[in-house]
Amino acid sequence: MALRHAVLAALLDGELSGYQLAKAFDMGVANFWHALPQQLYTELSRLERDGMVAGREVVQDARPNKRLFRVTDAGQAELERFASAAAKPSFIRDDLLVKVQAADSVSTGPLIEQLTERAEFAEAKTALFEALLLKMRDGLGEDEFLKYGERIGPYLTCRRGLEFERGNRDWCRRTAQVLRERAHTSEASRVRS
Amino acid sequence: MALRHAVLAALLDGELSGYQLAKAFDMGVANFWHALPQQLYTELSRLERDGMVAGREVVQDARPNKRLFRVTDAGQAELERFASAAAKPSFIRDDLLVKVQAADSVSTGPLIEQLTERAEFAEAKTALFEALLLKMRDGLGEDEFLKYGERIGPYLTCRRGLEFERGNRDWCRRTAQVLRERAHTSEASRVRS
DNA sequence: GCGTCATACTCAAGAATATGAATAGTCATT
DNA sequence: AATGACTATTCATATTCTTGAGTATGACGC
Repeated sequence: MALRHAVLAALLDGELSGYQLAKAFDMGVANFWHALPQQLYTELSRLERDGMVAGREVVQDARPNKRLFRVTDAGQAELERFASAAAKPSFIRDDLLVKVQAADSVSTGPLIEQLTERAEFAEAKTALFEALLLKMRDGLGEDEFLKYGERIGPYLTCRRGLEFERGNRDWCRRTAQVLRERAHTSEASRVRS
Repeated sequence: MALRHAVLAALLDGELSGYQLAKAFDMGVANFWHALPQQLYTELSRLERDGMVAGREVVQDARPNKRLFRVTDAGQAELERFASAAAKPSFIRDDLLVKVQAADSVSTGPLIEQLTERAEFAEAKTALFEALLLKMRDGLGEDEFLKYGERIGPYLTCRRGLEFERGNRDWCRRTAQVLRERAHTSEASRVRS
């Protein structure tokens, strides 16, 4: 029962279809909670069954029909309950960190490659988040927006996402650099030191 | 098959029992991969069955006996294979971020409390990681250690952990501050603006 | 007129992860 | 002398997440 609240929180921004929700989750923009489309459709069905979201069919002619969902009062109450309950500690799960942990006993070539790739990915996400923040505050200064804006939840979580991706980018670059330099320095000289 | 590699990577530091491994994972120090003791015991059994780790019984008199595990050649080969394969993108899963996403439509009191608590937790982890880094490089300067040190994997991942927790701490503090300031600014004045 | 991409969604099976409960001895505190 | 905390591990069950496949329509470029 955790994806549930992420979906509810995402739907606060307005009505969304399962498909749109899936895109938002894929971006990682909405909630910094990862989920595949199938999970979201399943969760939306469950939420509707439990009366926490309400869906309405929207007929489209140029595309397949879709169902837009909105949070009901019961859903809102559930969010309130969730927000007041103790939070579980967060955790990262990252293949790349596991690989770097083992860096001393595996070939560093592929590692450097993956770190470089990840750094680029993080850089792209950084740019995306920056643009998103700018768009959300819509001309206002950050301080002003945070004081008087009407919808700051997504803005605040996006700020965390931005810092996280900057951290990722920097760490990946530095780590790749360290591994590259050690590849130059020969094994022999390392042992001698 | 993902916890598997985290366990193998953690065991590179030396022989560990399931219990010790569980503590390392609980700290989040070892791999930045979250797992409960039960999962680790199960995974160790599987790894032993598959010949990737070898366990030996250690008889203790003041305590229950334990089994220490080390990585075998097959385990090492599996790690090598894993490190060369493409990494899945990382993701954070954080209740607190979901709650802040919904900040505009839930009571902010409990949120501020949880953010403050989390900031303190992150601060404590920051201090822990800093001490750990200092201990790992054992007197050497960072650059020197990273060039000539023999075991830099855990050091590099710890650096990421440190930056992550610093980011957490700062974001939690700033976010709590924003919510506190908005609590002062009345709802009425916000709507007027 | 063909392949490919984007929209929009569903179903099933399997792997991974989380939860809850037990066992059992030692040590320190109240 | 009872209570709780730490070491050390196991078993069973439940939930969640991932993987893979499948359906259908229309738009776009070549």
